[in-house]
Amino acid sequence: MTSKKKEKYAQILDAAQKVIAENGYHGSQVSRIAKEAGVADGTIYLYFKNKEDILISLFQDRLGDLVDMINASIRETRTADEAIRKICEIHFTQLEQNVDMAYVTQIELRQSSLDLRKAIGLAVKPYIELIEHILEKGISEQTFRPDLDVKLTRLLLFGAMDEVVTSWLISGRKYSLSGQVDKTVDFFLRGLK
Amino acid sequence: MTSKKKEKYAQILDAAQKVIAENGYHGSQVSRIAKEAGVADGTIYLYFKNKEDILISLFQDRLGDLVDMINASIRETRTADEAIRKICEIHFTQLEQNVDMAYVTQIELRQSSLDLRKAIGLAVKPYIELIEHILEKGISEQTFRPDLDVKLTRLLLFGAMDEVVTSWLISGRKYSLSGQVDKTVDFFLRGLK
Amino acid sequence: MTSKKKEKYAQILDAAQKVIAENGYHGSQVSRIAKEAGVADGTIYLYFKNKEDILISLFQDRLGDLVDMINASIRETRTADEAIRKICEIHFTQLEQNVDMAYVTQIELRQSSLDLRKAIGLAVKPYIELIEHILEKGISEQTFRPDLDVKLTRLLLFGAMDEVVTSWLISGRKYSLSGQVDKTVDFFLRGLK
Amino acid sequence: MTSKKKEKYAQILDAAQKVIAENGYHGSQVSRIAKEAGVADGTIYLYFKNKEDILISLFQDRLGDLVDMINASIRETRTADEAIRKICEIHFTQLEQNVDMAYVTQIELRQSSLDLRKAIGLAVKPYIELIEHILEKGISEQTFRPDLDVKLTRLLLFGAMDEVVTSWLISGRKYSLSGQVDKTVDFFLRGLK
DNA sequence: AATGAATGAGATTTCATTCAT
DNA sequence: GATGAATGAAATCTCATTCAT
Repeated sequence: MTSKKKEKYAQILDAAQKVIAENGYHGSQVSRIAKEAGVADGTIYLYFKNKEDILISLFQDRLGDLVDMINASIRETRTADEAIRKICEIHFTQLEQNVDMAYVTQIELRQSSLDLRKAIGLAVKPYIELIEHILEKGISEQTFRPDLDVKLTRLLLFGAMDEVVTSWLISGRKYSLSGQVDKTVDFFLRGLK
Repeated sequence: MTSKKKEKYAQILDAAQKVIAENGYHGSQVSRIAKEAGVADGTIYLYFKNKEDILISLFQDRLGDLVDMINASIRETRTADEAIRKICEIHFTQLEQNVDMAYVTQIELRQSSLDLRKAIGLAVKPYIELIEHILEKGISEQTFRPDLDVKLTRLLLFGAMDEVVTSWLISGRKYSLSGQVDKTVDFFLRGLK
Repeated sequence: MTSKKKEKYAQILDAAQKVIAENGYHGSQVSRIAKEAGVADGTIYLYFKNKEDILISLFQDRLGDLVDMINASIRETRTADEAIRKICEIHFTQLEQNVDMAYVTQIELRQSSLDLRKAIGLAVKPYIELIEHILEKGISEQTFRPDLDVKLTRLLLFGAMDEVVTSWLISGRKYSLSGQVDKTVDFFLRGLK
Repeated sequence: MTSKKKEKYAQILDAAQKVIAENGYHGSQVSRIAKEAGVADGTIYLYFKNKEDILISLFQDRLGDLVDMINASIRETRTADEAIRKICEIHFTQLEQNVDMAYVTQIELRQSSLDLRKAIGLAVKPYIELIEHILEKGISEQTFRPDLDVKLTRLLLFGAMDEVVTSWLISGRKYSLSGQVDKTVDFFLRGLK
């Protein structure tokens, strides 16, 4: 992709996120996204295979950014404890700072067809594996219990954080999401040791 | 509702669960549910307000059974530790024994419209509150940490268990779900203390 | 099909023929046909699988009527000569008397997708075989040449008649189609002897 | 048109024939033809007014070649009988030797819009008139019946040959098309005398 | 109470054609 | 002369719900 192409690609994804955040998943027609992006309906199909492809790409792109950010941040940590804290901190902080993105990825995109949800599941995998990696590190460093089942525990951590974010959104964001980091991490670390 | 009414009501819910389990959320037309239930399309609307009402009722009914079962079981426990274990045990065991129900409530019904998801959220609330109740009991009995944030922690527990079940289903149920109880409860109890 | 069903079925086919005759193949949207038939768009799909199914059914129905009529008429003939004459006579007369039908089956329906044209080809087969049957009869009665290739000749007859009808329609029906019967049959019978 | 222009013009027509033969009428987008011809989409419009113009030109070009060939060949014949034979012989032989062209002109191009079919009708006219010319010659030479209706008969001959070719293609070319010449001409000549 | 035939709104996607470069 | 990215109109079909019987 040339830089010009990339620009329009990103432009359409941004438009999709905005439209979905404003109108909900079922109120987000391709024509609406096209209008918001300032392109013709047909142009969408020069950049995406179909509507589903827009949504998958949107999820992958946003989650990819999150994972990149976490990865970068983790490199600067020394201990697995710190890494776990970083993960939760960035997870909660980023979604708190990007409410549109949070709303779209946590709520709207989940009410999609099974195929789309499977694709979303695949996009989540690298994140889950990132958590697993930290768990293994913690075990080998003897920070975490040696009897931890990393495959199970990664799900416990991800599921717990995911539910907290969703609940925060549904409640109407009446409290600080990043304010939950300490207590959440505290719970996690106790469970890991 | 007369007993005869109740019967047909349950009959339609059972049909809905079967049809959704077999054909997925989007392949589950009202007419198909009617056919499976052995009634005419129009009859459905004598028992339910609309399609959404069937699905909400289905979710409420199934989850209600689960909560009832947990409540009954908890009454026989002495400590909060035991209660937490019972919750996870029944949660995992019941869904493992009712794959259709698990599949429908964990996977299919979640790809529904926002309104429906909100209603489902409401149906989950009693369960979440049940967990909260146990947590409070544990704190007052000085089994759990006094600094626990029960509102947050109930989400952590529910989200973690929920993710484990979903992941087990998506993976193709290649391992025992009830086999995860010990490790999951272990993780929880450490976090709670 | 009950009689009531049959009625609406025929009603839709009649509407389809009228709409196609008036607006051409590409101007004949399902919604237009539904409107002309006085039913809702969706009702069409209670009687036909899809749009193509309407068109195939229309062709089959009309051609079926023609073949039925010819079959009935042939039973009253003694010789193969007479039968050939009857075929041509009914073919030309019927299409002359039902210009809408002629226009739709000769011109409009032929500009359809390959699948539809294949289905139309199948519908024509009984007619072609009817001609073949007469040819065989003529040969066995020693009215026609014994060296006739019936598989080839049936095509020659059908193709010739078909072209005459199409040409008559495209010319704007400036002359009598039934007026071509004698000369056409004359040509055929000489070729057959 | 300069020679260079002519070249690209022919190049696009060849590409069109190939693409239609391979993908069918409805699978033949302008962009596909452009790609096959090795030019940009826009370039097509420097040589043809629109898509229809390509198809009409294609049909005219191919049929023109056939008529030219027949005309040249007829000049070498003495009698109208011989000429009729030549017409049928070249018609069948050429299409048998150029299956792509046969397929495109007999099957694919006929499922086109009415305007296109009318233009195709015009392209066929010189061929029909060529047949008419031979018929008149035969009558004036007293080889053919003086009571022949040449306007009608030319249609009978063309329609008959056309149907034979189409049927041969649809049947999957399981027999020799040129092998039908003798029997076809035999039928024609008897009818003409 | 039960039926089931009829309704009708609503959105994705394709592709011929244009025009700035 | 050549390019190819962008345009935007247009139609099938599904399915929740109703209501006359």
